[in-house]
Amino acid sequence: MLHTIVDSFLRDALQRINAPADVVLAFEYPRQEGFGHLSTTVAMALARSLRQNPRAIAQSIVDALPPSIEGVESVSVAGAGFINFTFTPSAFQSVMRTLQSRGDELGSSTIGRGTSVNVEYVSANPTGFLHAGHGRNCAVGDTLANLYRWCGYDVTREYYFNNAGNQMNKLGESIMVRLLQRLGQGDAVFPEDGYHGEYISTIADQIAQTQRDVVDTMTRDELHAFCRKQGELWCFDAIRATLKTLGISHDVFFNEDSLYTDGKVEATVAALRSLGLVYEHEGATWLALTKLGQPQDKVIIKSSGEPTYRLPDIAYHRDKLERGFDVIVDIFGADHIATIPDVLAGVQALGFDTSRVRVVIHQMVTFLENGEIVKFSKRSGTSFTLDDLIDEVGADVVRFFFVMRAVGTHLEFDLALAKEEGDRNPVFYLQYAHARICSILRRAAEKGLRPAIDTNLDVLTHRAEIDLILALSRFQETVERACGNLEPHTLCDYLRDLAGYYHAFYHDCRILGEAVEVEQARLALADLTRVAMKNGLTILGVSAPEQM
RNA sequence: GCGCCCAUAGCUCAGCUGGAUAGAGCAGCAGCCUUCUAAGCUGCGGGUCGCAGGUUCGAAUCCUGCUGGGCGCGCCA
Repeated sequence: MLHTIVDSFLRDALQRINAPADVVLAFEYPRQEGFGHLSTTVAMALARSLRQNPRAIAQSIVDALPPSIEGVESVSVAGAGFINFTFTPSAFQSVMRTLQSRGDELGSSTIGRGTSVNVEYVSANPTGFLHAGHGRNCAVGDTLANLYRWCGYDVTREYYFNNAGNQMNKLGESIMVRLLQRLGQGDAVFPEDGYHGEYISTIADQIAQTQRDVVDTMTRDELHAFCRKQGELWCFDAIRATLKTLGISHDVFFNEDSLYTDGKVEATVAALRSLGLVYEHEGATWLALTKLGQPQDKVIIKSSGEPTYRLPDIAYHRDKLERGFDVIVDIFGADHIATIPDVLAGVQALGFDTSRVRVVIHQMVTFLENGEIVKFSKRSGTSFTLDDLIDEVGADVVRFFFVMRAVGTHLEFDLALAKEEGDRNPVFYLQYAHARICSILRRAAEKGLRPAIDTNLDVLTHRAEIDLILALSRFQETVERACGNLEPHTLCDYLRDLAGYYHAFYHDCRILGEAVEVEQARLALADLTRVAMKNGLTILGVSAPEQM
């Protein structure tokens, strides 16, 4: 945004000093005070190819610039060869004018226009409740999907599940045994590694109460299938309800089973076989991954005839690519890390460009309650569900805490901090900034004042005003970068900074009761900040309260 | 044994794809409300960027090797 003021002048200057045409004109925002508002490292980047001292190059670039550029207060060479620009207040005022013209779309981008993307996340099988640890996948996936949408991509949110596997059979069996016990037919033995949660009995009770007569006519096999189906429906209802609380809803629920009924699994095996990548060994069917540069071959169809997860996963990715998505994003926990290379190798062997597939692997989560690690496990009675977590800390905090750290690092979720409704909690810091702005706007409205986009901005010259406008000007590029790099946490950091600049502005620059021009201009700036905060929080799936 | 991830202030973490004196928040200390929300602002202290080499004008960032922690390595998903 700011760089557009000097961009073309710099390019001309580079041409004048005979710099290679392909040099990247990179900008950065100096953190340190005294280094201006914007700087470029292009002189350092040229040092090698020009075989010159970077400082000397920087000076010759500066010398090749026009003596004065509109909006630029000063240009200087500093450090190892930085070229630093300081802009005039009027440059910031015109930046603000541009930002205002974006209206409610502030922060959105068109870089993804015409590109379709499929984001697959959550994807837990319907065998029970989502547990607290699932929260990271939910929040990261949904925030990324939001980021893609804000960048103009055509986004499909997809949930991949399997209602026909081993685990589902155990779920059905667990429910069936509980049901038979209810009905006084207690001869059935509860499966060794069955599901022990209370919900199993709940589902069984429900069946006993409402479907008793149907159940009585069934064979054991029929009953098992019936219980499995009832369990699936019940669990999916529970999962959907949890997701809804977090503001998450998927466009497509893709059933792995459909890959079999549509013949897509078989077709995938055939295609791999025709490439000479499939062979039989000890009754099983193997995929020759070593021919694809992988460390070892893997079984894709067990000697029992059942495929392993690898095969449908390859068929699934092939299907997604064939559905025409330009970009496929998979959100996985670190425990799935080993499967990805196999799937990608298989898909690539089938002739697809795997650079279209982008995999986000997030590390595991540890929950801390006053310094102690909270243990939870899925099948024992001590399970800590995502619903429990939401009940304890609220949906906003859940969404924010799960995305506020880089996905590649282990996440420590401090429950005590999350529960605090005070200044230690980063979520409230952001929401408070938004609520504070809304409060001023309400007061202004009582006086008949409204933020206007055509108001005179000349009076905005205070340091705190300039800093705030500069921060606002970085909103869109922050969204683009968070999306492009698949790093949603950078948006959290940005909003923290933005809120900080607003609070400083609020502290230093009184709005209501000042001279009319000042009042109007500052009100417009506050309102612009409100839109940015609101949009940023919306992308994160966090509410932006107007009052706190 | 092998693969991937991580290691930065007392604690939790950023660090914009290699740049300036490595930054926030929290915790600690000291200030700021007769005026728009003090859930806020300002200031201070706090560092061998795990260790050892290498690459170059320049490394927390890239390469190699260690150390320590996490997740995986199945005819489970």
